Amino acid sequence: MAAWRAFLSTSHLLERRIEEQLKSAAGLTHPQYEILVRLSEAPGRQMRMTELARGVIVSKSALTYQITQLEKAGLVERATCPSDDRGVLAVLTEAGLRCLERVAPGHLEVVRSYLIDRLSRDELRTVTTAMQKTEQALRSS
Amino acid sequence: MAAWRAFLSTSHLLERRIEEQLKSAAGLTHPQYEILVRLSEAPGRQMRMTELARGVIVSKSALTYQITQLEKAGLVERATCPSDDRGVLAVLTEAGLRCLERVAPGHLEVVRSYLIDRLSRDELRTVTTAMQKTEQALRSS
DNA sequence: AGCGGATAGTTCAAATCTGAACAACGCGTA
DNA sequence: TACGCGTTGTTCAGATTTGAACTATCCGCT
Repeated sequence: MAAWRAFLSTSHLLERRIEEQLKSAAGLTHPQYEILVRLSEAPGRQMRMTELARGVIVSKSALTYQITQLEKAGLVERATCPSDDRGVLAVLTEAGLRCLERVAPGHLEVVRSYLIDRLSRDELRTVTTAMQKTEQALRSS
Repeated sequence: MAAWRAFLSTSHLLERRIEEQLKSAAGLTHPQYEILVRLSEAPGRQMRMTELARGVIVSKSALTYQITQLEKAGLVERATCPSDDRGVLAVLTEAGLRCLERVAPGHLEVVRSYLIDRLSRDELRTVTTAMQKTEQALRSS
């Protein structure tokens, strides 16, 4: 249970730090940043809403809301899906890409300085596989 | 970065599971459950608001709100702090304690089945110390 | 005693999240 | 082709969170 306690506290504390850093650096929330990252890595810099929601792990309605916000900010656009008339594609704009490239270094710096750099190579490897295992278990059910 | 990605996903997925389990089992949210746990472990089953907020890692205003909710449910009571007239003590009631004892097993089962039991003894040990290190780093700044 | 800067909790407005309800579309089968 | 069911994304109401502003209190120093 000590593992769980520490895990829980760490995730909440880190979330706070990240939120604070992103907000002050770019006026972005953490979910918004994650959306930009996912889109930037997707082929064509675009993704279906549902797939994106699964990726960042928020409800469909939360994603609808956030995409609308990002659209207002000009970082993302909606496009109709050619293969499925029900579908909506979230597309990263040029401005969105530039925004991400501008913000990413500061964000990664926070993650590294608090999480990554504190751990030895062995610890990091073990933690990674452990987290991947539990993620897998949680996703498949 | 793989570590971070997996860590982030795991924490969000687990959070969802836990929220769902607690809500259906007792109508509690995860923050509310954590509040009950902290109080149950505190001497006199009571804690100052600020200390409690630091423990569960939420803002003071969020704690004020949640304590009010728990008070309505009869699980917690507010008491004036004898040593500091500004202070407020959150006190776990008998009903709160019984509620916690009723809900805890189901909650722990979720945490165990997804997080703890998937890891070897060595992995668990490493993850624990790693999380404790990062928690420490995050708290002291 | 009395001032002045910290601290404790609460209140408030704004933002965000979730689940349920809904409308529109896709797809297999008769 | 038409029915039925699953999927997609949005809308909506309600709950929760946060930070800022505020009130009340404490404490060290003069």
